[in-house]
Amino acid sequence: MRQTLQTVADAVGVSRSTVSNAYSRPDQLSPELREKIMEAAKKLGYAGPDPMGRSLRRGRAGAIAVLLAPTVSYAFTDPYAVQFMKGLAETAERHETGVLLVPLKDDDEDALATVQSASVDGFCVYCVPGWFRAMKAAWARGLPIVNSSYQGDDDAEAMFVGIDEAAATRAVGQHLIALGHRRVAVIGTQLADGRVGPVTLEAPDGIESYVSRERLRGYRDVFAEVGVAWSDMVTINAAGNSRREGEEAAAYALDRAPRPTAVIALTDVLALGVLDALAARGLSAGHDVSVAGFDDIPEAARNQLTTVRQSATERGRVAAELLLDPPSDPASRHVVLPAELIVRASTGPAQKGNL
Amino acid sequence: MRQTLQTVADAVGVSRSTVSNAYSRPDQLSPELREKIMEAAKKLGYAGPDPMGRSLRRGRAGAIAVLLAPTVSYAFTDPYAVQFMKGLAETAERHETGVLLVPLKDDDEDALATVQSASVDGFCVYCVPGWFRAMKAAWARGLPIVNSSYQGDDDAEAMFVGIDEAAATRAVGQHLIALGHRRVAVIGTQLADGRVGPVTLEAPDGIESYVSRERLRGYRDVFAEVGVAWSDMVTINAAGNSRREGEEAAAYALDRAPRPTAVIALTDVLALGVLDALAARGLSAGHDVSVAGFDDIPEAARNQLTTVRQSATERGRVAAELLLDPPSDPASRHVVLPAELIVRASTGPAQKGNL
DNA sequence: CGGAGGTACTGTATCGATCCAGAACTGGAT
DNA sequence: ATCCAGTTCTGGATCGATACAGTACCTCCG
Repeated sequence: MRQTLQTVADAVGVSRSTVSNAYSRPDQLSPELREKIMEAAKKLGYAGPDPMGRSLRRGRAGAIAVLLAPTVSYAFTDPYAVQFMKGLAETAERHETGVLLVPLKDDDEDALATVQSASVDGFCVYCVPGWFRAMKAAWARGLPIVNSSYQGDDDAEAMFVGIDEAAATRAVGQHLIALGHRRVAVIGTQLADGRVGPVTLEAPDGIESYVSRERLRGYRDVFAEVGVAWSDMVTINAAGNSRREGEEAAAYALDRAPRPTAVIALTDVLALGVLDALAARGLSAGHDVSVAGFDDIPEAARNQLTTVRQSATERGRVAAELLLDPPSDPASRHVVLPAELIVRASTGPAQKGNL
Repeated sequence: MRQTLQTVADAVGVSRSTVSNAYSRPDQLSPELREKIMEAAKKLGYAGPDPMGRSLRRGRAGAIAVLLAPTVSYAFTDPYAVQFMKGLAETAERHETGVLLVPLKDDDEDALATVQSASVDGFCVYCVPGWFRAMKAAWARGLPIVNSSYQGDDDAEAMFVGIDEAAATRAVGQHLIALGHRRVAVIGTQLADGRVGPVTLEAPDGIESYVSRERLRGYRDVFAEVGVAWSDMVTINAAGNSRREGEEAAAYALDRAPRPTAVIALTDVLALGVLDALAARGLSAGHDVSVAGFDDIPEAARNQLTTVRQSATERGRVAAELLLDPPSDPASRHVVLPAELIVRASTGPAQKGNL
C-alpha cells in the first residue's frame, strides 16, 4: 500500500493540509513541526506529494510536449534540432517542467491517443505536417501551441517562434548575386515526395514543408529581381537531411552541363554534403563553385561555410517560455528572432569559364 | 471555463459515468447514445477526458522518464544514444505512453524537484553517475527503475538491460591478440576527471563510468592472459565522446615512441576520430596501425571499422518493456542482450617494425 | 406467470493532493 | 480585561475522472 499525505498526517497527529504545507509551503508552519513531519514521512517511506494528485488539483501538468514527425530520431539526427531541444529542455527545467517527447511516427490511432492523453500544459510543434490528424487532436485539447516550423490552417490561434526564413535567404541570394552568380542550383529536402534528384516545381508555394518553402521563396524572389527566372534555377530534392544525402543530391547539380556556379543548400548539413561532393571531384569550394548553407551549425565554421546564423537554443528557449506563460498580447505571441548572414570562404566570385 | 464530463452529461441528460464510458468503454453503451454524447461533446467544445484526472484515478501516468546527465544534448549527440531513444520511444508509443526527458544538468535543486514531481510510471537511467542526489530522489519515488549503463549501490532493486561489456571487449582483445598485437593504447572518456591525455590508473576498477570501466576490464583481463600487464597498456582520456575529441586523444597514442600497433577506442565515435588522426599522419588503418571501436554505428561500416555490434534500438525497446510491465520474476528483470564482434578492415596483423 | 440472464445506465465512493475560510492560540497594546 | 494583529493549524470542498455495485428494464424459457 502506497503512503499518502493522510498516512503521514495520522502518524504525526496533524491534518493533511499541514503535511502538504510541510512540503509545498514551509513558511506556513513552524520549523519544529515541519522537521517532525519530515522525519515521520521518512520513517514511513512516504515519497513526497504524488505528482498526479498535485497536477489535478493545481491544474498544471508540469510538462510540455514536443510533437515530432516522422520519427524521434529525425529530431535528434539534425544538429540544429538537438540545439533547439537543448534550449527548450533547459528552459523547461528552470520552470520545473519536463519535456515530453511525442513521436508521431504514423499519424495512426496510437499517435492520436498519445496526443489526447498526454498530461501536458502545451504543445510544441517542431516539424509536423499541418494535415496530420494528430495535429487536429492537439488543437482540440485547447492548450497553448507554439509552432516553430510549420504554417497550417489554424495559425490564428498558434503562437510562433522562428526567423524570417525568406528574408534570410534573400540576404544569401543578394550576396551570391553580388559575386556574379546567376546560374545556381538549390538543394533541399521534402521539396516533393519520394523523388530524389532534380524536380520541376511551378513555384515554391506548393511545397508542404514550411521551412523549405519559405527559404526557396526568398531565393526565387531575389534572383527574379536580377532577371533569373524560377524555371532557370535547378531545384534538387535530397532523400533526407544528412550529409551523405546532401552529397548524393549535389551530384545532380555538379555533374550537369553547364555546371551551376553556385550550389545553395537549404541546410548546413546538406551543404556539408555538397562540400564532400566538390572534394570528390577535385573542385574547390568558393573558387570553382560557391556553396551556401543555412543554420550555422558548429561544423559550418570548421568548414568555412557561408551560411545564415540563427540561434537554435534561443529559439528553443523562447518556445518554452511562450508555452509556459503565454502572453495575452497577441503581438508578442509571434516572435521573430534575428538571423544573420555569415560570409565565409565557401562563397566567392562566379567563375565565368565553365559553360 | 473548461468543460468536464459533467457538463456533457448534463447537456445530454445522462450520468457522468455514461459519458466516461462513451470515451473509454464504447461497448458499455448503445451506439445511438454514444453518438448523441459525442455530438454534444463536440458542440460544447469538450476535448475528451482530461489526462490528469484519468491518471489520478487509474493510477497510471502514461509516461516514462529518461534521466539524462549531464545535458540533454549529450544523449542526442551520440548516435548510439539516438538509436536507444528511438527504440524506447517507439515501444512507449505502442503502449500509449510518452517519454519524458529529464535533463539532470547540475544535480541541483531544480533537477531534484523535476525528478520528484515528474508524472511518470518509471525511470530509465541512461548515463547518470550513481552518486547524483537526483538518483536518490528517483529511488525514493518507489517506481520501477531500469538501468542501462550504470551500476550503483541500489542495484538490488534496479532492473537492467545491456550487454556483457567486459565479455565483448575480451572478444575484441582476443581478435587483436591473434593478430599479434601486444603494444596497445586504449582511448575512452570519463576515465578520469578533467585531464585529457594519458592517464595512469592503478586498475580500471576505480572508474566511475560504468561503461568505460567494464569495457576496460575486459581488455585488461584478456591482455593479462598473454602477459601484457595493465601498466603496459597506455590509457588515454578523451575530452568527450566526439569524433574530434577522439582524434585529439589519438594524437597522444600515435605520436609516442614506440607507437602502439593497435589503438582501441571504447566507442565507435572515438574510433572514427582515431581514423582521422591516422589519415592526417598518412598512416593506414589496419595496416600500419589497427583500430577497433565499439557499438557498430552506421558510420562504422562505412569506414571499415572493426567493432562490437549491439542493437541500440533493441536495448531501448527492452528498457521500455521492463518499465511498462516489470516482470515479477527477478531473473528476467536483468536482461543481457547479445553482442557480436564484427571484424572489418581496420584491424590487421601487427607491424613488427616500428619500435 | 415467475424467474433467470442480459444489457444499458446510474450513483456513490475514491484516487491524492491543494485551496481557502476560519478556528485556536500567542503576545502586545490599550 | 479587551481588542487586534499575526501566526499556526484544521476541515471541508474541490480538481476531473474511473471503478464498481446496484437498479431498471427487456427477453427468453419452462
